Amino acid sequence: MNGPSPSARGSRVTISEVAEAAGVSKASVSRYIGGDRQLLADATALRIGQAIERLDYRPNQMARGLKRGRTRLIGMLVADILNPYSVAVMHGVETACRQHGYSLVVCNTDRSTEQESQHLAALRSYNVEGLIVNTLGHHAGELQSLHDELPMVLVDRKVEALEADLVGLDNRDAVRQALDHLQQRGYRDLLLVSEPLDGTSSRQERVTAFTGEIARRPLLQGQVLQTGETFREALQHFLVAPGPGPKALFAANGMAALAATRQLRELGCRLFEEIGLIALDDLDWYPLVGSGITALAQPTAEIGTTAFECLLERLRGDREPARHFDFKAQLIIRGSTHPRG
Amino acid sequence: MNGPSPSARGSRVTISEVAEAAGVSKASVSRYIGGDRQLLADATALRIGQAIERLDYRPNQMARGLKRGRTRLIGMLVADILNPYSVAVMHGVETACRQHGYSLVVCNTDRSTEQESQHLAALRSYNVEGLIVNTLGHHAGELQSLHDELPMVLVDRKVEALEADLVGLDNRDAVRQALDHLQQRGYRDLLLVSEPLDGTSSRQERVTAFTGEIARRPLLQGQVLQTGETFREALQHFLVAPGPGPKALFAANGMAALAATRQLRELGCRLFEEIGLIALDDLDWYPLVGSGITALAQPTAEIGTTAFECLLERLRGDREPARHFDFKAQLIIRGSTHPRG
DNA sequence: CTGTTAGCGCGTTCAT
DNA sequence: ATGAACGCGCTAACAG
Repeated sequence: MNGPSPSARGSRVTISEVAEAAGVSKASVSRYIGGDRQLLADATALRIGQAIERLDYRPNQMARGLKRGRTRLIGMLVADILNPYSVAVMHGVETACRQHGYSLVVCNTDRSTEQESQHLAALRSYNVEGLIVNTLGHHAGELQSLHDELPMVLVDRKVEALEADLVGLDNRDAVRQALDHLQQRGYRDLLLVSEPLDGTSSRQERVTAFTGEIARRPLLQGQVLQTGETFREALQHFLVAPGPGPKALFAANGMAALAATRQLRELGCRLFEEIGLIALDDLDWYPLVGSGITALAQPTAEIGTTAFECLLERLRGDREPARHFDFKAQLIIRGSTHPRG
Repeated sequence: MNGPSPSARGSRVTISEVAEAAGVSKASVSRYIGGDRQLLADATALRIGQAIERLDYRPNQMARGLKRGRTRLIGMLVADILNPYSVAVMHGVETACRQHGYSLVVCNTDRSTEQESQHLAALRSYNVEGLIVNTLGHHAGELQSLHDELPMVLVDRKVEALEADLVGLDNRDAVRQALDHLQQRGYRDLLLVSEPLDGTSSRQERVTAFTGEIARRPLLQGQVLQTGETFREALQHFLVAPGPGPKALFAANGMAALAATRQLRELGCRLFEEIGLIALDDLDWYPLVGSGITALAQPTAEIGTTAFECLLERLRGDREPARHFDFKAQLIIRGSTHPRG
């Protein structure tokens, strides 16, 4: 049946045992697993291969990394793993990682500054080869010092004073698409709903683009609201206040869409007859709410893949100045922005 | 020749440099960072501490792991990272990990047998100390051989012929709660909607418990449907067929709830006036759909935490026979099961 | 209390 | 084409 019952608890097969079993030196085995198989005589290569098979030998990545400086490990710092956007991007990253032989260490900071710091220390201690960061980056100092040691790419959020590659959404374009659509559908009185403006660059960019566009469009009137304590009453105020025409909400991301829809329901609105809604991100439940929520989908898988590939190029020696990848959002029309006016 | 200019690209501060800077031997520094600080003279400890601070030294976990056999790394195998349940559990696991100084390597198999195998190999090569598995486990062999080497705990799903700790839901109890509630609310004609029965133990258990309970309750009639190709028309058939009384759907998990609700909408049902719905898992959008979806919430955070702590005990030498942790679901009543009949 | 020595598992010169 | 020897960064055993 099985060969020499391999790997008792704790003791795993090492390169030396393989070498001995194959009657060669460790160096030859090392060459075999390192891809220099062409430098070996066919006969020896064969014997090594068989020995590896028989002993079920698996090279110890830690030891390899120690010597070569390559751990094949990528770290990812996520601000909020319960945010579907983050998970979707992470999914893309993970897939790309695996396809290239890398593994992913995911660290969730839960929006906590302290945890971010703790995780950064851990990632560094594990010699991750590169870092994908989707965080507020309140530890600009630590991040910067880490960026001196290894490649880093930011996802969705810039980090102040950190000159790194960035993969995210073309927020300006997304906001324009949203306003174009709302305007064309006859909405006139708009409310942008955002999560708290805590410095997250993408949130800020969306708000800035929104107010900028509103100022540029005489037909439209717009204001900005943040979710949180006072959100409910501010929203109610918006709903009853007189305005230039039909009202609509613009949720700046999936979490805001959730909060906004919840409040609308609790305030007794019929979704979405009295008020329109368009939301950034496209979550799987959007079609199910009321007449369906119109969305601006982010290409999350592509964002994740791009982030990893960007990192990969840096790992391969690319020293160009920091690049930005701005993906376009895709409008998906549902019932929440039915024609008005 | 040059002073230890800290951390140039690629070269990190090592224990030797610290030792030299502090004027002591590597061993002393090792003792310092290893927690044997009490064995050091106050004076030397102080100097070492200062040198570490000044050079910004971080011990290399890979090297430590290589020597001590402890990597402080936990691996987690997830079947579908886009499933909110998995992410929620993972969140719990990650939190527990961090609190105990471990880091988490997450591997998503995307329900692919091949990827599962690939990831297992990777995890092993990184010397993870333990494994948390939430997969179909079609590679029972590889899993078994890995389990011989390191502790392992299953989450939500059993793996055939694998004697390991299991943390999950009391499916029998959950189904009973659901049927009690539906029955009490006047529903009589029930349809369990499950993702395809591909061997996932929790799915099978819910189905078995359902049919068992139905057989035991003369008032109720029930059948089982799997999502997929034929789901839509089978559902329609159920909706129009004559039955013993008011009809209700029982979604066996969040994904099934999504599929079921979607189809109900597309079939033109008014949610949830003509038909009731109760769903296992409690997703954040349940309150927003129709009159709100009644849920049986799983304590996902607790499940994740328990899984890790279970692993931790094994790591600390616990050799007891495999244990099972069955958590109870919690009923959260919303509009989708308003009183009928 | 502290330094010296000897590896952990592996990759990489050098030789041959 | 292959092997011997050394070292990666660190801990552990044994001196002193």
